Amino acid sequence: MPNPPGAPSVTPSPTPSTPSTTPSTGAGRRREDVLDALGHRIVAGDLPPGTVLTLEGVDATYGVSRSVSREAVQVLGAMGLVTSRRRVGITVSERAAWNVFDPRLIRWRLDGAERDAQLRSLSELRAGFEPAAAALAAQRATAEQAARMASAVSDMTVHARARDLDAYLAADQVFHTTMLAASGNEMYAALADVVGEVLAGRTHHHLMPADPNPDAIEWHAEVARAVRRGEPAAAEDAMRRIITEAQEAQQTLAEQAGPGDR
Amino acid sequence: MPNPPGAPSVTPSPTPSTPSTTPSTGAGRRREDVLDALGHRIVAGDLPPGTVLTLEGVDATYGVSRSVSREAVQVLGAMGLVTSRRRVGITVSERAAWNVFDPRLIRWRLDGAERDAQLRSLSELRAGFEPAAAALAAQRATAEQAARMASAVSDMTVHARARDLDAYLAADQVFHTTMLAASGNEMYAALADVVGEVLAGRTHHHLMPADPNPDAIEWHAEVARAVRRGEPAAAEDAMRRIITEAQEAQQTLAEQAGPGDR
DNA sequence: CTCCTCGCAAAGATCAGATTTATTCGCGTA
DNA sequence: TACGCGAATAAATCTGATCTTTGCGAGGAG
Repeated sequence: MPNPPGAPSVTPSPTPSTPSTTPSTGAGRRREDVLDALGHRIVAGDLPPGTVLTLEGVDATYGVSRSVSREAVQVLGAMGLVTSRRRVGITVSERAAWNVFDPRLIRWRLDGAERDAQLRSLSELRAGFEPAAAALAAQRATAEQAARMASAVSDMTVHARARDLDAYLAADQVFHTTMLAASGNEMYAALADVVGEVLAGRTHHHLMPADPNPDAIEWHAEVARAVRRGEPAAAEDAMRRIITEAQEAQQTLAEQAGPGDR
Repeated sequence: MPNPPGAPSVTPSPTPSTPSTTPSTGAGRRREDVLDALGHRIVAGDLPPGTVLTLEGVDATYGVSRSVSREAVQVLGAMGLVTSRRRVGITVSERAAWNVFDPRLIRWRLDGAERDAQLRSLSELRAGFEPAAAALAAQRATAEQAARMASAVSDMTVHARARDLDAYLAADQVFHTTMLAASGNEMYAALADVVGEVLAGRTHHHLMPADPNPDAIEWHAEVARAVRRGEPAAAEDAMRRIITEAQEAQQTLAEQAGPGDR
């Protein structure tokens, strides 16, 4: 009986629950909206691990059909944020099960209260792998990549002199992104966004001196030179110095700003 | 030719491509099946970047309903493997857009022809971050974690003496997994599976001497000691030696096995 | 002949309802 | 107390319809 005889399908309420919260979206973005909303809530701890939802609850909450909530939950499942079982519902997973390298998850955490903790994690991660990536880049960079790195250093010098921190940041990001791409390892290359976030976070949190340390710029230049000449050890050393300097400068400024800064 | 025009939905073959791999499951795994199948095909290059599919084609190919294929495509999209646009269809993305840290993607690549390349990538990655993780572990490991690492080293010694490579591998994995967890950084911890795969790949590819190098074991012990005593520099150095040794042993054995080994 | 606008159609996005299937939980029986 | 058995529940799947974009071509203006 796929055809209900007497019921003429009145289409009760076309816009039931989206009176004010959907002003600008308006387009076919429902799934993305639900996904973002659920992701943010889980990451923020609003839905702590162990919380159980039901699909019915989700689509009631967000006023969407089951297809939409289902697909959103599906993606959350793929990121390890939830698991769903029959007769139980959708359970928020322990943090250990999360795919912490998923760019979307990283963005959610950077958006929320976890921002500082996430930046610390990313920063530590970067400290670990970037020297190694520099060494690889020195062995594998193309001439174009080496040139682009040198050019980025040049930009950094100019913008530092002008005290234009935003432009400096942009050049810095180009430098690191190019270096990671030049490493020839797709996985290092994929971490470019991570490094970009760390650099951006440092600048926007004012954990960066108004006058960028000339030594730091010189070390960037050293990395670029080492990459061009194909000297892995030199590139790795200089990159390590860059990171050490960044950590120390950051710590100094954090202490100056206030010990109880949180 | 993903578009057979004249063939409507006749429900062609109930066992299209997974006749043997789903013997016990047999239930509620259609989406996972389609996802795996598509993922493998994309990763294997059977569906190269730029290929355009349609949802209709997908569910016709795998004999499932739109919901299922839709959700599978959704997850693929979340991993960056495909993008879908109206009026166009589902386009396989360039490799640069892939989330190469997604465990599922890593598994697909390890399953296919990319296995060696993927192992090389992972190996380089590991070489980069594991010394840094060891240094962090030396600062943050709990007594239990340090003890577990020491215990794993002890197991490694025993199994090496017995020339039981599988048991040796298991102990090795416990050692590294514990160390990464002890680093206190969730992102390093999340890479435990990656390291596990690298170690397993080395063993199963016979890139590991039948008699594990006693020096390597001693360096593991050194890491464990340094972690227990809280000596980051010592832990980092020893870990770096472990990795260097592994790379050299691997290269030596690969050359012995055959220079043209691919 | 070129360029721009408008409309059609293709394909995903969303919705709504039904059906299937696997679990869990409670209850009755041995 | 233990062991099944059945009912209820919630996800998984299927189905068919409708909505919304958007690529592309037809047709008109310059």
